[in-house]
Amino acid sequence: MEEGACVHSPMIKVGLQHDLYLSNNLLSLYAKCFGVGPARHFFDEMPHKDVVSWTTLLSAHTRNKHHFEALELFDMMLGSGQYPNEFTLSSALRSCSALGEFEFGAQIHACVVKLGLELNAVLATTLVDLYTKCDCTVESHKLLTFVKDGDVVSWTTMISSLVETSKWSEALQLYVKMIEAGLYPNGYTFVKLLSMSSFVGLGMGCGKVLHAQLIRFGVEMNLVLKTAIVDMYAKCKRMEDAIKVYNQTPECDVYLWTTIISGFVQNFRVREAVNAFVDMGLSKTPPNNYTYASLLNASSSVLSLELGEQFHSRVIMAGLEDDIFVGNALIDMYMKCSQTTANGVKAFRGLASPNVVSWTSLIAGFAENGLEEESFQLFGEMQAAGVQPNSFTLSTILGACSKIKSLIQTMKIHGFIIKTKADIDIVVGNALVDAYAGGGMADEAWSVIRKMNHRDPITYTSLAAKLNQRGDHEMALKVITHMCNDEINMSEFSLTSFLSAAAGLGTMETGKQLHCYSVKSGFLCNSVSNSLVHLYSKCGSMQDAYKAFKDISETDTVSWNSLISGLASNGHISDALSAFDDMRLAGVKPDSFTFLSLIFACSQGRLLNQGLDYFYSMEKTYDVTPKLDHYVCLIDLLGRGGRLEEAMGVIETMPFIPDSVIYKTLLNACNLHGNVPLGEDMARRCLELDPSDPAVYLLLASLYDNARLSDFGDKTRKLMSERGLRRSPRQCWMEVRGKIYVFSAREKIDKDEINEKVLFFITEIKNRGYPYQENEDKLYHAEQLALAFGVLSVPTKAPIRINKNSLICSHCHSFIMLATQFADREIIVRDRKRFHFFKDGQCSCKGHS
DNA sequence: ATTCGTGTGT
Repeated sequence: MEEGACVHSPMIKVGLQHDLYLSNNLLSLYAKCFGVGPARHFFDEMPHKDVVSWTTLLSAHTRNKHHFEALELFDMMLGSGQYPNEFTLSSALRSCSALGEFEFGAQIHACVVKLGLELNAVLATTLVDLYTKCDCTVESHKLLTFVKDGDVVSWTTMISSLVETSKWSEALQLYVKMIEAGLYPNGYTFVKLLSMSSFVGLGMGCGKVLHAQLIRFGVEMNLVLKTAIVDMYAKCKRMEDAIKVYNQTPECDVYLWTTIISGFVQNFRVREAVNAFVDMGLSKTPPNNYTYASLLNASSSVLSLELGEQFHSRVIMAGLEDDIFVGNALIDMYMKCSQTTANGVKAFRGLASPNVVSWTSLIAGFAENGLEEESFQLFGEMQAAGVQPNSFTLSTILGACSKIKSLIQTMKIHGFIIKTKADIDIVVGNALVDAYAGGGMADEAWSVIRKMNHRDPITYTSLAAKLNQRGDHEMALKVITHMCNDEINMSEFSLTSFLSAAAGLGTMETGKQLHCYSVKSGFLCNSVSNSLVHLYSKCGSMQDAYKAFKDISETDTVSWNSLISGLASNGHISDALSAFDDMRLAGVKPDSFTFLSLIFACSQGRLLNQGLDYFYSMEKTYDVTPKLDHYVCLIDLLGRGGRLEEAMGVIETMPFIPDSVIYKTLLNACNLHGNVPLGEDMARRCLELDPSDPAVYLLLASLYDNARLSDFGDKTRKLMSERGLRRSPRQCWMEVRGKIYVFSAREKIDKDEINEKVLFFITEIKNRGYPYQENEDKLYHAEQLALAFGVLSVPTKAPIRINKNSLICSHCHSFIMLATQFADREIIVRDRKRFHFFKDGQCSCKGHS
């Protein structure tokens, strides 16, 4: 180094400074050995400068990350009349890229074109990098096709660009092409490729193959590469493999420590993350902003405010509280761990210039704390502050829309998404589908799905789940067909949703097919098994439900709840109650659903005292606070047991505002026990809350009828029709070969009349020459049925199976049910609200309103 | 004589 300085002075003395070649060499030497300052000094003293002189100084600035000065030099150079060459341009572009100076970069790009340097591999590489970093993917990918003979660096940059823009399969294709072109990928190539291997659709396989390939290619291991491999295994939930790689060499820096810590956090091993942090301190590696961000994230993942606050104090001690990454993690932590939004807001206000992540965390915090309207308002404030939402922000806001079913907000955001082309992101598309489906606009959800570039299991699963929530199980099952046509495989989550749809409809056939699929595809996890218990219960087959239950390796609260409620709703009251004892013995904690089933079971089974015991023990013994639903069950229990006044007392003293359901429940009980005054009172209260509920009028009329007050009964019915109210059409449906057939009765029909019609139907069938034999199932057309009964509206022309087991509910004789599937057992038919148990031609459903 | 690409966080 000293040598350079020695050569300098004699050279000026002998007047050789005009020798440009030597001066440029010296300038380069100065820049490399003494830094940009002295080089700049030397440069200023040069009487003659050429493109190499300018470029040497400029590239030195770029190399030393003095990007702003580098661009200033570029300006000065052009001002002095000196044309840049490819070397100058690449350095200037690199500075633009580092500064995010998109405009300036585009101008230099124009320069590149003007000078005819478009096909230069190095320049094209730098431009790809620039455009990718400036989010200008279209330009970047146009350039990808330009270069013919690039080196490893240009190929790697192109691959990086594709990875950065989430074009994973294209990145992998380019990697294969690169090898085919005879170039060997190096550490840089693998670092970038590894960073994408944890993403959806590629899975664990990809990362492991890349790890194998880099060993096979003999790529030299370094700390950066090691970090990338550790990160890959951690993100693929293979923490043990990550640790194995981590232990292969003793080298470790703050990056690797942070990767290890965040790896533990991502794998929900918070204790080990904290231990790693302690080890890091022992190894004298000071944590940086990223490390603290990971640790704060660890705190929020276990919802520990205490841990979060401890790290917050460390952050303050390290002087990192102004850092944007730490600040964002603080917002997230306080929003998730504290009861109010106040601390999160405080953390947000502490940031000098909040970025899109800060705003998104703030908005998500409000939405998660039930303050959706405020989150919409913040979304507006964010844009007013000049921060553009990203896909995280949009999916967060759409999540809030879905939660409170705000269609207006959804449509607003949809407009924004179309305008900004944010719908390219599948996460945004999925959130939009979810919001529309949640708000009841299934058609709009389908339209979004059709317009999406790609769909994944989540797209269809969330749609099916939302359709289920709204009770449209038929449409939910139709999603399966679309999903198959789209060649999207079901996940365990999809299966859970579809099984729940099948359960909702009580379709045994579809349910069984889904059951087969889940076994074959190895998705028989807890949530799927629990759904199976629910499904078979809903289909009335407790044998199958119990079989599914026994197959569950680790029964949880949901499993037991499904079993208990299945037994209870299928009339196996004592089995339901003893299942609860088994649940306690198995050490599984009951929750509010468990008690709902238990009290319901007692109410059905006329086990008044036992039901009361369950109700009063739930809070005392099991620490489960009764909700309004539990009180409704309690009123039903007391009411059916004839303790009407006591039930009324409970309604008046319970800690909830009574709703019309609870009054209706008591009204029904009054009807059973013939208590006219209390029933009238209940009906009055119901109508105050909802004057347009036909069920209330019908219950009241029935109460009058039974009390031999038919005049009042008729008056009530007349009042109902005067108010334009109609009995909601009775519907029932049956399943034939996996298809659902809905029947609805148009009007009230006499029981004897119906029995007559069944006989007539069978006679008709015989008379018309259709084959009919006793005890034999035959297929008939639905319209033949409609013809025979006259009162049925049958929405399908598909064949329906009928035999003499076709039954009519003796209690709710306003509709007809055809149950053939259970002909060999006790017969159970489902309608929209409840089950009807037929035994010897008698229906056991009581008090049908 | 002067140019290009890598890892930790929502």
